[in-house]
Parts: sequence; C-alpha cells; structure tokens
Amino acid sequence: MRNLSTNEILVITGPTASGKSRLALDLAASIPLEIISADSMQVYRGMDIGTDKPSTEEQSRVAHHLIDIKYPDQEWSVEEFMRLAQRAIKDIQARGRVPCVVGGTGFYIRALLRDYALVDAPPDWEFRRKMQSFARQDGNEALHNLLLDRDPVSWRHLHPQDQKRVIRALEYYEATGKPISSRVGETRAPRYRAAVLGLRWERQELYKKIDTRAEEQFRRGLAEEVAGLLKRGYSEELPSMQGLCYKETCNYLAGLSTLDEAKSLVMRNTRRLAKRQFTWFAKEDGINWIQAGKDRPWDHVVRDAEEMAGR
RNA sequence: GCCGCGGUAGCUCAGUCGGUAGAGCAGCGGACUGAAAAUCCGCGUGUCGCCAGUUCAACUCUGGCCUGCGGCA
Repeated sequence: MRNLSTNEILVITGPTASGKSRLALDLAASIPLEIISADSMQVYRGMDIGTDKPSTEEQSRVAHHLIDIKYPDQEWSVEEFMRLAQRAIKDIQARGRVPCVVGGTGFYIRALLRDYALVDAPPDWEFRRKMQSFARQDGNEALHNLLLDRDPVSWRHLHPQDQKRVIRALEYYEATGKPISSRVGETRAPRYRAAVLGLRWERQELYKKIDTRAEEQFRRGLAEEVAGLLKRGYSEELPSMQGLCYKETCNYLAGLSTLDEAKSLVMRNTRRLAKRQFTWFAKEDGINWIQAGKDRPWDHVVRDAEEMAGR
C-alpha cells in the first residue's frame, strides 16, 4: 500500500451492507486516500438514513466526493457520474493523494473502469413520454418492434417488456443515428490502473446484517426523514424517492401499509438488491475478493485490503 | 382420559369420485452502456406426519400410532 503508483486508483465494492464505507475509512488510516462515492443514491441531499450515508463526522475525517451533490428532484446518471468521478480522480491525484472509489453501484464502476464513451445522447424526456404513450396504446410488443429496422441487435437482445431499455435504445438511435448496441462492443483502453477490492460475505450472514440495518434505519428515524422530504415537495415518483427504503416508507406514510410491513419490505427488497449485485459482480473480472464474516476479525479484513491495495 | 379440528414446499394454505400435487409469500438463477437502490426475464425447491391394511394403483379410503390446537372432564 505504500507504493501505489501515481495513476493507480483504489476501488472498493461489494453488495449493500457489506461494510464498504467502513473499510474505506479504516484504510484511510494507512493510505492517504480520498473517497469517491460510486453510489446512485448517496448523491442526494437529505437522503441520509435510507442510503446509509457516512456520518458528517466520518465525512470530515476523510474527504468524500460525490455525496450530497444533488437535490432529490435533480437528474443524475452514469454519464454525469463518470464525468465528475474522472474530475475528482484528477484533482485528488494532483494533491498527491489516492482516489478511492467506494460503492455498490456496479454499473457506475464498470462505466468508469472501462471508460464508457460519453456520446451526445442525453435523455430526451419528451421523446420518452411519446414512446411511453405509444406503448400504452399499441403495447410493448409494438414498441419493441420499432427497433427492428433501426437496431436489430438490440431488438434481439432486449425483452419486449423491458420498456426502459427499449425506449433508451430508440432514443439513442434518434439522437445519434446509430444503434446503441454498436456502443456495447466498443472496447477502449482503461484509463486507470485500478486495484479493485470486493467485500464478500456468506449470504445468510449478509442477509442478517441487512435485517439488522433495516431495524436500525427505522429506529434512527427513516420515517421522519421521508416525511420531511415529502413535506418539502419531493414527489414519491422521483427516481430518488423510488430508491430502497424510500418507496416502502412512502407507502407506509400514505397509509398503504403498516410500519411492520414497510420494514419487512425494506428487508426483502434489500436482499433482492444484494442478489442482483451478486449477479453483477460475478461477471466482473479483476475483483480481488476479501472474505468477511462474523467469525473473521475485522482487522484481518483491513489487513487483507491493505496488502491487496499495495500490490 | 374423552370429544372435535388439523399435520401437504422455508412459511400460510389449497387439492385429488383413488392415477404420487399447486397457489401466494419467501427463496433461487439470469440480463443490464445516460433512471441502475431503477428496470426486466426465468425457476416449485415436496418421503403429502409415521406404520400397516384394502387396491393394478393410496397424498386421497380403513385401522393403529405419533404430534399440534381447541373444548369437556
């Protein structure tokens, strides 16, 4: 860890509730690092408990980037993540410190490490709305079939029910005249030399941690946090408010479920998220997995991480 | 002790005039290139409490046993 070369970055990933933030903070004791959050939800201000954001104390102990940079009704996307993360990496390196990307949003991390192309095809909400109403009228099949002559590859790969992706593919074609599928195959030289660490838990143990954390989140005032956001006028339809913990709590606050129901839904949906993350990471190569567990002292985990980081 | 009801998937339960079983939830697997904590697709995982009997065939009918719950003593 003492000899991270100048263009090397550190990445800490793993499923939700695996202790990524904690590991990063502990690593900061021996590595002069700054943390860049690769988390699609921690960017939103005022969404603290539900996103299990590092505390203000932790954030002042070690510099954090890409946290609290948006209001819950502002747009946010992988592309902006890439831009801001790249800039943060440059800045941190200019300070002679080590950028440490921490987060469980695999899509963001993959985009950053594989240097996805930043093409001029931003979301076109009017177009999306048009397509949505087309789908409502003529059905998802018909919408999907619009891809047939524009982007046959996507037509083949996307399931007709996957409306979001179908519309995005159409939107991309509309904006660029090229199929989005051509972009997928593009390979580019990675911009960074990254030491990628992944935290791994035995599944049942992780599930138990998830349940415990959910209990804690409600105890710490998740419901009050969500109520406050709603009162400030943030609609529950917003992507931010559709995040884990938030959508379930909105339903509870609207009287659609009891507190206990909301709680167990949060637990279930978090487990499901973890499962999707397993699937995602399983395909990602180059991750150095570190085994964590209730029988494994945490400082062993930290020591493993230090060794792998310094390689 | 007696009477009644029950014992089928991890949980709650449905079911078969006898042809070895299916829902919901949970769970598991997968996809993913500008919403990704989102979105989408797929999969029953089972000594039908145990033992015997009747039958070509028993989860189903009969008997016994075990066990849970309720009631009466």
